[in-house]
Amino acid sequence: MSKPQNMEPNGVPELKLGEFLPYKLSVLSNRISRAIADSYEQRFGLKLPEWRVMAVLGEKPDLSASQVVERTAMDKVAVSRAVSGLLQAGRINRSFDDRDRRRSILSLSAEGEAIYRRIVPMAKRYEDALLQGLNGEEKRQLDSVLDKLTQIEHELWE
Amino acid sequence: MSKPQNMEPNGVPELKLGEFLPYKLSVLSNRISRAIADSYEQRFGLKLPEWRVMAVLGEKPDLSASQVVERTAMDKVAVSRAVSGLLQAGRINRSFDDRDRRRSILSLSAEGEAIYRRIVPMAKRYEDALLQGLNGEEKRQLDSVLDKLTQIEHELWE
DNA sequence: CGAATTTAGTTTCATATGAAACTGATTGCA
DNA sequence: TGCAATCAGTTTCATATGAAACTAAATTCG
Repeated sequence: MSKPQNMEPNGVPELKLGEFLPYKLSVLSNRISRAIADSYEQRFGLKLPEWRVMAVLGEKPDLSASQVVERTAMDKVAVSRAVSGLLQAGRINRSFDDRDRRRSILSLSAEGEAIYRRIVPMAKRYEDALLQGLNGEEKRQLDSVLDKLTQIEHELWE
Repeated sequence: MSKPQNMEPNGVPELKLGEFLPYKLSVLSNRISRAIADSYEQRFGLKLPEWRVMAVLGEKPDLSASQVVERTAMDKVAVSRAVSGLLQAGRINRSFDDRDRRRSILSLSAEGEAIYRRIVPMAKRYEDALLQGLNGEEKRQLDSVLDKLTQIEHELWE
């Protein structure tokens, strides 16, 4: 049994933006990202791509730039710029692989680590605040459904 | 009972980007938006903000630009630019309110309506493809959970 | 009334973003 | 070998975006 196509009086199938999944997702996600980006920016002078690079290096150090790209789905240009900003600010260290000197090896500096330690709890608090209104079951559903959608989206364009 | 804080060996609370809700949402939403934007752009020379304006006018004609802003959560600059692009291309008509001549009255032109009729089914097919892997119960959950998050996000910053 | 304020929409300007071209290093292979 | 192809990362350039300044119309209120 499939969902009936609602029609407008003029026979055009009806599309309510406010009920259109991609649209709802985009509005919600942009609002959340903007709120987060603003707070990192204000307090630490960190741009969102910079924070993402730090987050992934905090989780797993000694990645190359292209490994960061793989893990974050960020554009490589964005990673390159984030890396140079972070180097500039002394928040990460970079060395190069001896066996392949194109390959960088990135990790948080002591200063970067300190900032990371301050941001992680903020990020978690923000996430908790968002999730506060959902019960455990709903949280699990959200997670599982987002994973499924991500999976499906990926398959659609392969 | 609250979720235990997982710790890394070094005592920093752990943050896995891949399990961080705002991050997952953002990656998923950006992928979906890009895929959709590309297909509208290619086939109809429509940019995403232009399509959003058309979508809202298709749903309810004779809105002013600022009513479009209210309904879409778009920036007013984005709406202004989308409107001028659509006017240029003859896809919408604009008149001005006689009682308040600052206020525009926007609606799809015949040509715009024709494009709208072609896009709506595409949009619905895309949405259906995304949702195909979820059963009815999961779809309902997704919807309800997104609405709750939107509501909560809104309250966080009021 | 009429000056000050508010509102709708546009333009300007500074920043963000990503595709494509580029640089230098590495690898594949005739 | 050595030259073509590939790869990591950077730079360039063209476009996207949004905050703030701006224009013109409408409203407020002394």
